[in-house]
Amino acid sequence: MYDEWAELWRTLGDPTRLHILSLLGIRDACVCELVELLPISQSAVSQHLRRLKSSGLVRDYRDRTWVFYTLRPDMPGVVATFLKDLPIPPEDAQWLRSHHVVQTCQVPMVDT
Amino acid sequence: MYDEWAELWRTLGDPTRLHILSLLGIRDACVCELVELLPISQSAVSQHLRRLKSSGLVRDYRDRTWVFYTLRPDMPGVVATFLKDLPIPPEDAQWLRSHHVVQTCQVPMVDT
DNA sequence: CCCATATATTAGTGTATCATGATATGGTTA
DNA sequence: TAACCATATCATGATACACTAATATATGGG
Repeated sequence: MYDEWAELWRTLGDPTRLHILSLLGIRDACVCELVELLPISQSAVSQHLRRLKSSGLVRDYRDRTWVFYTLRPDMPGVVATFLKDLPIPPEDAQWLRSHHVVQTCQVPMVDT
Repeated sequence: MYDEWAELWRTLGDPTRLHILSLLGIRDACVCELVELLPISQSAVSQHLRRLKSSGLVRDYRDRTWVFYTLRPDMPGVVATFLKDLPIPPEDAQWLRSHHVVQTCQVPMVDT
């Protein structure tokens, strides 16, 4: 009866995942951008994203070589309410607003 | 920055603790009553209560030989909102409403 | 196909968590 | 104080978690 809620709360119960969710509140981001902003390995970021996805909090879509993650608008209301008030490190917010993927990540070949 | 929230969510991230919180939503209960209602040992119940207490979700007070636990009205609003909608096994709700401690637990000596 | 980049997955390791049983602590009554 | 009950804590084992390093998979362009 409480298992599903418990699993959802445990997904929220990790500082790195909260950090990721707060970043996605600014804008969609691809994995390599999150890796840039978080102090952990790409592998760890990927695993956190898998967990967030399987808990129904984020969705992913592909654009060229990148996989972007985005907050799911249909997440439980109580979680959405919480995320709305979750603080974001100001430098992270600014970084996300001022950078674009192609400036940050290597890209196989972009036409000038 | 996210550590405190993460710890709080991890406290909510256990089915037994959600069960306990839903029970306390009916009325204050002492440890031996919770032990009666939950399928785990008294030791386990006590440890869950300690965690709920240290996360600021419940408070305890003593009445004769019993320690009663109660929901803290000053818990974070988002948690209170969630608990308000948390379902409760009907038989538990009825048990709590129809029983009293002295009917359930052994008591050193009760005057008739 | 071959290579480079982005992402996911696997394996291994240290730590946290949740359960139990045994024991300690504390209050109440005789 | 002694005996009893309620509760808390301790020691331990099984499982879940979060990380890293290494490897696999996918995509896009020569």
